Amino acid sequence: MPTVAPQRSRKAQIDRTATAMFRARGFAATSMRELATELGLEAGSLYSHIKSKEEILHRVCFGLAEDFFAGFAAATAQGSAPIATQLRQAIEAHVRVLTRDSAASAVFLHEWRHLSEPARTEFLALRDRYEVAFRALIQRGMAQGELHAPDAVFAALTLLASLNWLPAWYRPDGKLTPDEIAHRLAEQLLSGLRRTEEPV
Amino acid sequence: MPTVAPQRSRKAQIDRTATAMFRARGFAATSMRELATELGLEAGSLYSHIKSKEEILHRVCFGLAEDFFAGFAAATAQGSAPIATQLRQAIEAHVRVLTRDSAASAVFLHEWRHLSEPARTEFLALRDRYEVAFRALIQRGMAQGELHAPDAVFAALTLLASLNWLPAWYRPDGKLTPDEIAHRLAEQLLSGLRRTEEPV
DNA sequence: CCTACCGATCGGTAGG
DNA sequence: CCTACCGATCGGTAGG
Repeated sequence: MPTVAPQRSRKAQIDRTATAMFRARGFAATSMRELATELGLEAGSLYSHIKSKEEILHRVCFGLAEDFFAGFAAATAQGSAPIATQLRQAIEAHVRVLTRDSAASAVFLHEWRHLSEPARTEFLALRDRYEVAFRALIQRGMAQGELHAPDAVFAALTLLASLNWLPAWYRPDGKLTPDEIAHRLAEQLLSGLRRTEEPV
Repeated sequence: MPTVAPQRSRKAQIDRTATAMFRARGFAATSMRELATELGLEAGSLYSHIKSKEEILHRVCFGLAEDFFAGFAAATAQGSAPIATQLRQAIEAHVRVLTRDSAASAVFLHEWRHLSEPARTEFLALRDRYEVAFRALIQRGMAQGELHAPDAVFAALTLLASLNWLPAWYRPDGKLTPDEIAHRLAEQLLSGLRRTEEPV
């Protein structure tokens, strides 16, 4: 019986370290030997805790997908609230997931392509569902006259693209808190760049 | 003496095929043997045309960087034009580079991390210079009252993030031409999503 | 969790 | 452009 309980399970520790390495070097360029060294053990020992390298990637990608869906559901639970408010809350929820673990987010965004079938197809279906949910919210806002956009599809794409760029530059020790970042991003995306009407 | 000249050099053919594979599977997960097979030759034969796998990546990444800078320079050559016009032209130029070769663009955007030093650092410096150029344009527009944004840094980040998402969904055989896409993206980014003022 | 190891595959080269 | 090959490294397993 250990006198001090480990702060988190060995498995969770492997996931966490692997995620950081997948983010920095990419999934394919990260070897199980490097991962083991980083954790202070031998390569073979990893396999008493995990089944395969891809299993780690699978857990990270699908775990984050769950987080994104949960955030969106909470943000839009008050269906009677103004759409702009729901959209703002959905943006904030998305940013919160991205900033809570930006390494896992970067893996979610870029390394899913190394999932083998059928996981890869399942993952893309989830990602698509999420995108559709955002688009539907924007379309509802347009129908009610609260939002306007030349094209709802484009609006959803640019919105998510802008948010998903965050893990590329976010630093947990930066000047801005996640909530401040979320607020500024929402402000930027909702108001656009142009001050006055200009001819097209 | 061949009776029919090759349409492009073997080297350019290697670059092109490798770029498509780097995009689909990632640089590290693409083997020189698969590349050779795709080209209908043996792995060793590649090395009469190229020096190394990384050399291909280097050419793609730095070649595209040049294209982006050239496009931006042309778009902002008329320094006396309204900033909003220059910005719109810079957006269009950026989109034109992205759509002309979306495979190379995707590699430029995501695979540069596999460059070894010092190329990697040089590349990041170039990317940063480009970002700064966009930001400076936006700041100039704000100073002259043509543009408004809560934060010029955020504005530049969301702008480029939205544009750079394009290679992820652009299809050359889609309904929209590159110029139409550029126009809609510019419209979306300049005008924002909100119709009426709402309380913050 | 380690030691010792498996077969497979990697990027690249020599010599023709 | 091919044949034949190099040393290195890969993900993973057996047995303890």
